[in-house]
Amino acid sequence: MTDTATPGRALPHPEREEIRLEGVLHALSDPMRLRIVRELAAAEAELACSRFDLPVTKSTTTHHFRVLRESGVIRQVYRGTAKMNALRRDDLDCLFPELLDILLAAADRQSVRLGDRGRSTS
Amino acid sequence: MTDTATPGRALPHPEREEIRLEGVLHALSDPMRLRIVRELAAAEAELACSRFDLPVTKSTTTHHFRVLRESGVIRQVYRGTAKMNALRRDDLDCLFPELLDILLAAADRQSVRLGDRGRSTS
DNA sequence: CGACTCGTACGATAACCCTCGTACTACGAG
DNA sequence: CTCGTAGTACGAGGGTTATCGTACGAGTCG
Repeated sequence: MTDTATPGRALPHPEREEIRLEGVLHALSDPMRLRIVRELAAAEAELACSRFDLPVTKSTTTHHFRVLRESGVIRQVYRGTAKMNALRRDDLDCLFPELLDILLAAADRQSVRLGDRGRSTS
Repeated sequence: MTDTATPGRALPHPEREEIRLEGVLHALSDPMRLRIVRELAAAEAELACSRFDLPVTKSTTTHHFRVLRESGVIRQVYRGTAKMNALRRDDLDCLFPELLDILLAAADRQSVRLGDRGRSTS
């Protein structure tokens, strides 16, 4: 089925049943990771790590993406030399209905409230 | 207004506008603190610290309650020798509509899913 | 007053987390 | 094959956190 992913370089993801609320909350409690998730949600598509312009080094970026993946928030897959990232909306919505949307709305709201110029209403 | 609180022993709380989403998520990402908040929500009333039967020492309990207070999740006030704890529902609902309820529902759901015997449906 | 309960303060310890830099691997283009 | 780009691995530094134990303070009750 249109397998453009590179085989033999699979990344470990938690199964849906293994995703823990505490882990998700911890993952989202870091400003950098919350920002990543918000951009991902706004894009409504897969994004390569390199598409994010974060104020940290590549190493740190890798670290944050791994935390998000290991907590079950995003799914990562290699596509050529790029690593594509997507929110695990289906899994999260199934486990914790509405949580993701409410969380994103809360983050948007806070951005507006704090005059967070740049990425408030996208 | 029926001031039963002990004066001269006020505790520092963040103002509503100072509450940060990241801080709230971080506070709730600890199992012990999530448990406290769930019990508090289920009680729908103020509860003294001593009403919680947590598997940690008193020192650690004090620590967790302080984290919850400083992140803006709960409000604490002295009443005689007891310290009463209440969720800051009004503030949280105002800042992040529905978030608290969805979060509590997610926690309940996970408890049921994991067969968390003891305090699932109260 | 004296004893008791509730909670705090402080210090210690071990674990964790965010960040970085450097060296490295994997893939694609020429 | 060589080079460039995307991302990883590893290790270290510096800060924060969760936990404890012991000693202490603040009220309440007898």
